Amino acid sequence: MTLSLHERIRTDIESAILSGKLAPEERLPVEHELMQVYQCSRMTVNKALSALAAAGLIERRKGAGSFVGRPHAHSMILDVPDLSVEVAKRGHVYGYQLLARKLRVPARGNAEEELLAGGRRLLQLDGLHSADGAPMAVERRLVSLAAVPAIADADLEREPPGTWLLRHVPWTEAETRISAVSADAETARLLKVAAGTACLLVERQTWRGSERITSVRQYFLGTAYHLVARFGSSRS
Amino acid sequence: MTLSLHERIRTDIESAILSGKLAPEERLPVEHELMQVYQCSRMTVNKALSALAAAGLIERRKGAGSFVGRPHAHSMILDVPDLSVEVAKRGHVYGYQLLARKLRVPARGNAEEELLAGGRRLLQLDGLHSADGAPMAVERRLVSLAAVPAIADADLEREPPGTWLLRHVPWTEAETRISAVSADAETARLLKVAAGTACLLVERQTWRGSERITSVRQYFLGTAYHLVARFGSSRS
DNA sequence: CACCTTAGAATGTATAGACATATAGCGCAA
DNA sequence: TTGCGCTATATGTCTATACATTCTAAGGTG
Repeated sequence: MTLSLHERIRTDIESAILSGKLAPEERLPVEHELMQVYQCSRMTVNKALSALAAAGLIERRKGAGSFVGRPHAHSMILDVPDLSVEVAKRGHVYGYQLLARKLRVPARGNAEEELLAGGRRLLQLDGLHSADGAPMAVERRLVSLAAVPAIADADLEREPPGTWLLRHVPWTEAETRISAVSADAETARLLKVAAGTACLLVERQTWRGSERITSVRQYFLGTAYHLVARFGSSRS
Repeated sequence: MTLSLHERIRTDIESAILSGKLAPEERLPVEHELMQVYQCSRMTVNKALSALAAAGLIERRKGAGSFVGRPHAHSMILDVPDLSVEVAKRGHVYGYQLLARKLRVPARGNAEEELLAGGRRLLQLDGLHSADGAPMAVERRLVSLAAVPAIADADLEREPPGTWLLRHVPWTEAETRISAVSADAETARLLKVAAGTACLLVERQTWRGSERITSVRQYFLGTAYHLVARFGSSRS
């Protein structure tokens, strides 16, 4: 595979940074020097450096120069698969069961719920994900009726609300917190395991612009589920 | 904030996709049409579309056109901070203690260890990360001496091997598995918690090209640590 | 010596054109 | 009708240039 020139410049600098030959905060050669080195036009050098900046590897300051980024705060790509797809891919039969559906006002003093509600009501949806009939994850979701009025009429008995939302509601931003907790009595009962069993807790909030759409807490059986994140060129 | 022209083109198309106005697999206007619409040169349009392609929002095929990407195979950006930096940022004092250092051959029949060793020996490094003296994570790391001979002479008593590796060894690819487990007796003892306490298990493997460099298993106290992943424009 | 002005340096954005290369569809021939 | 080759199309890469914007440092002034 012959790399194009701007790709070659990009990877040269990239490996110099990753190998430590270029230390964090260190200044890179300026564009005109790289033009000399690679015998090319400034736009080509610029394309390579802009790509590195977009990837967060370097920081460019107008008038000042280009600098290697802060300590390798290497960010990776986290795949967040749709549960039903993921389960099917492993050859199991996916199931979803809606446990509770409540239309309610935000809890008093719960700032997060009040922000999500935006002065109106919330739809609370509790459900259970399973693979081949075995419980796999408990999910507690809150949806803002202010942002998604249509969900009040949606049929959520068979389709998980996450899938319904993905298909019907555009969103622009999301944040996921991943941690580990011991299952409380209620969660353990639903997952049919002993209380205190380790669960992977995934908490996600979703926005469209500055408007909050939904927040969800998912408790995964630690032994049945894991997340994978990648860095690098090997893309599936 | 006045956007530059290529940024405006980029965000226009981005929001058309996110809002569903442009459906997945749908074909985008070709570059010459966008030149007409925005009254600009092809390079400007190209810059906008290339950025969208790099972000995975669209797919471009030479000779065929540009197409909206597959259904959001929702990938998010996972921040993988250096532990010492993360702890310091929260105002605690970070500590690292090397518990064991063994030079050994890969376990017979353990394919992963044999791949990592590459016919030579492995360096096993067990350590404990702490914040303000309180145990926070146990780490078991294997380093390939074939890939990183220099680590045999490194002083790893005070500096975590992860930090040392980041500073001295170039790597190009990494994969992280995140799951939840109950602490076994040994891990619980080191973390000074009851056996069975929920821990966040982070397993990471690192490559340079096709050569394996290191693999590590970190058991984090569930209550003391979490990971955050983001999708969207809000960049820190 | 402290402060301000200014010139140069470096990146940001954009243009117009050129050639390369992969794709898809059309028309022709078997 | 089927299959093949050609061509128009669309993106990929690169050049050379121009002007805008922002930062740094040098030098002059009080």
